[in-house]
Amino acid sequence: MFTIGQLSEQTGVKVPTIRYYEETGLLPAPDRTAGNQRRYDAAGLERLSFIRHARDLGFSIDAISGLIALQGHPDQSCKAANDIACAQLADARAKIKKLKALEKELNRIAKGCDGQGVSENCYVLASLSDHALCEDDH
Amino acid sequence: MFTIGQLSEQTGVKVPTIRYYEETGLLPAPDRTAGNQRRYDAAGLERLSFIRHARDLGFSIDAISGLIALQGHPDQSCKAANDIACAQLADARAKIKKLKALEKELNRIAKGCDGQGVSENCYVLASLSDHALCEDDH
DNA sequence: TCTTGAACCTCTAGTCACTAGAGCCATTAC
DNA sequence: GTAATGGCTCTAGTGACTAGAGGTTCAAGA
Repeated sequence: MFTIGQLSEQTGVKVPTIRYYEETGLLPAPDRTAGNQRRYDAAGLERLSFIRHARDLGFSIDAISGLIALQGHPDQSCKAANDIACAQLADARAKIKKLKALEKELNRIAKGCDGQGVSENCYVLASLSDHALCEDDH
Repeated sequence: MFTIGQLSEQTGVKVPTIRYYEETGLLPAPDRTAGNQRRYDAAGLERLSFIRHARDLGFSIDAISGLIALQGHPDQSCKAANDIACAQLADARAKIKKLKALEKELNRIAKGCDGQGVSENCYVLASLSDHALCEDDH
């Protein structure tokens, strides 16, 4: 049995966050001691590790709830779980695409970020004032 | 003079968001009609366009406040504005890096996202349960 | 001039995924 | 027994908006 602090240490999820997950129903409420403190077992640890991992991969709490619900239904879970993961992948790709466009734009606007000298004329404020100076749409 | 709706249409910023920007001090409070409705001039339009553009590039409200404060001080503004933009660039690059790692991981976990058939064994839930199956740290 | 309907106003509360703090209680080691 | 550490609940705050209620103003047509 683990205390909430031990669970936190093992999973890397902060203590208030664990309580928050319980409050939202993502993590089942564990047993309590006579003194009302939470005590977790291996199943709790596994569940939290799952959540942690999925959050790291950018899944929303909602999506994780969906995945957890699927774990009890091995018959239909594969396709549904895959759909959720695919949606997540598409989301990540869209974000990368957008960020790359922004990186390009910022790289053009900001000078001297890589240790070179700063240019004489101040381009940053002018660029931000006038969208027409941009190379890409965004 | 523009109504808040016209300003919204011209800049692409939603009406409640414009009011929110005013509330937080990012956008100066404009004149009002006798009936208490906001009326904006060209300066207001320009300021909001600046904000919109900077938000599009991922600048935080705080950073934008900083940039706006600099616009009145052409002497020292260039270096400071550049610093803010460089920080933003570094931030964008860090996000891209992280997202690419996630993309790789998701691509490995999720199968058949690109229209191919779904694999027989359900890998998604297993992968999310067991971090040890991951190729990269994250 | 009157009426209608769209657009405007303020205010409160909700979103997401936590995070911070106050004030109190339980456990554990010495 | 006592002190340190860690746990408990509850409320409120974060950022950048978004939604909704309930009321007012404006501009155009009859």
